[in-house]
Amino acid sequence: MGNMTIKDIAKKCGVGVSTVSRAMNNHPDINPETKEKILQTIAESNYVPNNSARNLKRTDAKAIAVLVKGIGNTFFNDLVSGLERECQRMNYSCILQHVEEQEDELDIALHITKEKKPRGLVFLGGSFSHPREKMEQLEIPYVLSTIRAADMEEKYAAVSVDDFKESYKMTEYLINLGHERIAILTAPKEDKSIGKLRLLGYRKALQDYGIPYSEELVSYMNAEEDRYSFRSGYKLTKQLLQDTEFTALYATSDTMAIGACRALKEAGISVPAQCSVAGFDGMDTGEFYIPSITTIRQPVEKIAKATADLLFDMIKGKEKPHQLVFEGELLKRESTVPPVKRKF
Amino acid sequence: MGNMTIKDIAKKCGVGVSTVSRAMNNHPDINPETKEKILQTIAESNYVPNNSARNLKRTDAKAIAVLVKGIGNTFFNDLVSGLERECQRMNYSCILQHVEEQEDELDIALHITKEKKPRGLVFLGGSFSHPREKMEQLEIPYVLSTIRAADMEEKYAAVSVDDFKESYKMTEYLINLGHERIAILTAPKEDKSIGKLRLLGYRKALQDYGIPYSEELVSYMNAEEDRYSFRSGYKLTKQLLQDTEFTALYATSDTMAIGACRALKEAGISVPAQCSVAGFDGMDTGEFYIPSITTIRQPVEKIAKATADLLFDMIKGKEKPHQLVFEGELLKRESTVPPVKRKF
DNA sequence: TTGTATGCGTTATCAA
DNA sequence: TTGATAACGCATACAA
Repeated sequence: MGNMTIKDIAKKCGVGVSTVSRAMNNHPDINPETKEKILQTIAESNYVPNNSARNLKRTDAKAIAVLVKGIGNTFFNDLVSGLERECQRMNYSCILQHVEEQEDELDIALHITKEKKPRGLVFLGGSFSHPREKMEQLEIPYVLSTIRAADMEEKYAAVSVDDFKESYKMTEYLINLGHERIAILTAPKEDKSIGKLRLLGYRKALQDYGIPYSEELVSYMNAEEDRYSFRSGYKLTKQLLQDTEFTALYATSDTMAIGACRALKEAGISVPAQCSVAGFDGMDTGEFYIPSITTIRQPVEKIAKATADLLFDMIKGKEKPHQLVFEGELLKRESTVPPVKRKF
Repeated sequence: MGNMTIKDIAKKCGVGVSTVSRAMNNHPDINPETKEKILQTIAESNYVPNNSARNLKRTDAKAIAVLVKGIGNTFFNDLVSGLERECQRMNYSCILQHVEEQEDELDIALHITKEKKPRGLVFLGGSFSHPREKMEQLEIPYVLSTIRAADMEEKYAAVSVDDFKESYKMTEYLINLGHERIAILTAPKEDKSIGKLRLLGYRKALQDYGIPYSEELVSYMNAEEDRYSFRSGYKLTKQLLQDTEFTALYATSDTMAIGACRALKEAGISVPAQCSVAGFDGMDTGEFYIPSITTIRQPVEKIAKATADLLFDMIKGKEKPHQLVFEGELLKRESTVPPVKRKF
């Protein structure tokens, strides 16, 4: 039987449709026996309630939407998987929507909110610098995951590591290894999000250790291109090598670090012997790479779970928006060693 | 204004709701001027039609569902992105659903079909060996993407490379380099899908070139684990190294190839000097890896687009299910060289 | 070319 | 504890 409806079930059980609805939705005011019988019948009939009808009636959909900006960074894939799993656990649908680099994630969010009526939103990636008034048009709960704007409104819900601190940690580690000329691959100049924070962490560490900050060691991604990708890491390093010298290179993502390694290799520079390379994120690929990539591991599973939990709690009204910060872990691996002293 | 409906627009324009509906849905029987005016008003009011109501009325949702089995293989991510993009182009929603290794993708498909009423389905990954009768319960069009069962029903729609042929190509290439002891990392023994086909291609090539097939060179993935992942490549190679010797290793995915490289490295075997390594898929990560990984490039974008096109055509009734085969490309890269003659 | 009225499958309100 | 019935927002058959 192709298209059973709630009516068919009702008829089959000799009850009214509202009783069937109650049975399905765990309403309290129903006779346990009736309920049992109805659920039984439903199971046997392999009837599945029509989602659209439910959502129409409910005026919202039992779903959350996840907006992902930037696909070159495979880091998000793990997060998305985690979020999707949490949704399944909560019996929510997960609407996935990619946002192109040049698109405005907030516009898309606004649109999807009206169209699909999800109960909540997760923003992944992108630099999040929207005017407050525009953000307020978003009338449903949302969580920024692994995003944190430099000047972020405190009232936004967000889950992430402390990018400034973690980046400081990494830079400090490189400095303590003895590096002084540390190049960095970072987000476009305009970035106000994690890219900026990581750059600031880098600068602060240099400053604290009395190492002059030099613009020529900073390579900014191209705003139009896919950010944090293998290719951008490769290209930025190529450019860098033409202009300057350094004993360590800090790429602000693992994928970029691997791209960087190839550029170094093509320039005849061996990693880590002649140049140390560090990444950020802690992805599998960096663990298996040779040399394995020193990195800051973000606790992806925890972040995914916390993001989902926070969002669901906000949807239930059990929580107000607030910010959760997880500790990153500095993974010292093969790609970083003390510098060979060279003269410049 | 938070919740505009079609009525509000109708009122605003001084027309009936059906006229508004016609304007939105490109119906022919409408005065171009009226239509223009209505669309104008809609744009100004930032009204977005309620999807659930539409879908309810239509009895199906303007959506396709994509079922992805196996998340360790990042190859699928690119495919999913491509599919999602095509959906956006066609103004379809894309429902993404991950399927765990031990779950039955067909059961999930059957369920989602009833619940969300998508107009079509895409299956990614998984070995597809379901009884014909059960498949026939699926009453909407579906396409198997980058899957092909060894004994697949001809009437299934499928888009992929010819895994047998491509695998043959790769093995032949390794043989022509001079390798005779070629280990292979392959799907679990029970697999009846691309894993089996790739293994068969390998066997056939060996046979054609008079090289004896040896079970000890075949390392089967664990059925419970995440397939085609870095980790499985790593583990399988570790095991292999304990049991036997070989001059080339053919991993049936790029991710596994990279995992294998690490296991070889830990065993003190350098790639490619002492052991060649080849992959399959043609992912970015293999291009940037050092040494870059020889592989069979699957034309992901083309496959994604063809999958979507075929599915949409089937939905429109313009096409019957059929199978599309794309040519893979053997990318000869740094990870494979002629063998150093050793004695065994 | 247009408007009115009906129904899609649910959930929620109300009266029984 | 139940059942009839009215929405939910839209698309469409039918009448105008």
